[in-house]
Amino acid sequence: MAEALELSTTEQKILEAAKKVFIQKGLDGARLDEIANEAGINKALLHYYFKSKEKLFEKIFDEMIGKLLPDFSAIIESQNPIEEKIEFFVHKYIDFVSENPQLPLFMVTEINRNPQRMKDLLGHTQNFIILQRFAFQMITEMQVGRIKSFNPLHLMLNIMSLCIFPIISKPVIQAILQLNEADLNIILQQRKEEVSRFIREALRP
Amino acid sequence: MAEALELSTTEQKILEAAKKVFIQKGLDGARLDEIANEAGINKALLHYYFKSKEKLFEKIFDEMIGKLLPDFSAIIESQNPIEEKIEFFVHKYIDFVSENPQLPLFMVTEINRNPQRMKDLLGHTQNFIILQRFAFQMITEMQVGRIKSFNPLHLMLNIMSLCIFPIISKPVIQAILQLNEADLNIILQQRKEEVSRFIREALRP
DNA sequence: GTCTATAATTTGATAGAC
DNA sequence: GTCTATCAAATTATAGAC
Repeated sequence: MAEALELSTTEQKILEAAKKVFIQKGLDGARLDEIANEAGINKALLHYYFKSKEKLFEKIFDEMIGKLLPDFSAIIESQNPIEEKIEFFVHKYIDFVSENPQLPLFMVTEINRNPQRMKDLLGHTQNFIILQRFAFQMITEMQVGRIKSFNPLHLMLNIMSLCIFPIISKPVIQAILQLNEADLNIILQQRKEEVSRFIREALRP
Repeated sequence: MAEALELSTTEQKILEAAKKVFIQKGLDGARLDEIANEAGINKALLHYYFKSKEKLFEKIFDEMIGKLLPDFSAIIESQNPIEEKIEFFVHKYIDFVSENPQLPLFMVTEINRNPQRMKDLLGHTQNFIILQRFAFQMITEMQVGRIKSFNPLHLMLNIMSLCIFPIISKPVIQAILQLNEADLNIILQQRKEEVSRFIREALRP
């Protein structure tokens, strides 16, 4: 309980270092030496706290997976019209991925490389139910004609795509457009408004 | 010249095997043993044809980068209205990434891990110019009021995002929605129409 | 708990026969 | 060109002192 507040135990330092290195280099690319240095300790201690590289990775992976899945619950409970809910979500989610730009690509890559790892975690949780409730809200608003009708699943995929993909492909965009990182970040911040408006226009009846 | 037609030279077999393994496991995760087995030869031959793992990887990487960048030239030359051009592009590009579902994630991951690799290839090529011409066409159509005004850069990012991201995150979607691969593929094929319509609705004046 | 030293294993690369 | 055998380097994992 109190553990969560003690931020500089050796275990915490290792976890932070491992998070940094794994997210940046992936499971295969990460080196235990680098993690140990980053944590200011030595390799042997990694094995003392976590049995193996694989075990340490799983710890990080499990911790991260919860953070990436958007928290729809807040917007679902509110009584605002669906366009406002979506706009709120877009702002919140783009802010989140902008602050953790490497996280989506890390998760998608590692899940792709080992899908089983995720199935164990997500199977039969409440995520599916929350998504269904959000979809149901959309359908209701479509039926009363407040927004244009779309397949709710695809609409949700569209929203997530618009928020996440440009962050994932930052280095590609940067190379093609030949921009420095600061300028590119400004453009990606503009997306909060641009994406909101794009979706709003698509949904207008 | 005739080389391109000889499909089962050892060199070709190696390249195909390397392509398969690198795209699936990345530079760090790929093993020369696996590539050699896949090609039906042995490790030593890999070094005979390509000096090192790195060199072999670069060969694959350079070959793939060209394929992923969309060929805008065809649509740019045509005289159709912009909505039709975009719709044509969406269909073509979703078809392409559906047939090569692992390619976008591979490229984005590797570029992220080593941005320099791409800069050398893309710097000062014609990609930038073609993109500018496409943007210019959009602006023209916006000015005459045929489509709603958007920032052309963001509009292009939106289109690419909608086409690519759901393919990239297939395993994630599959886990959350608990679908088998066949059903998910059907959904992803539907996107050709769904995405086209979504963009069309957003752009309607 | 933390370290140094070292073992064990993996894996990219090379030597040399055919 | 292709193979077997082997090396050398990198990297994960462990033993044992403090």
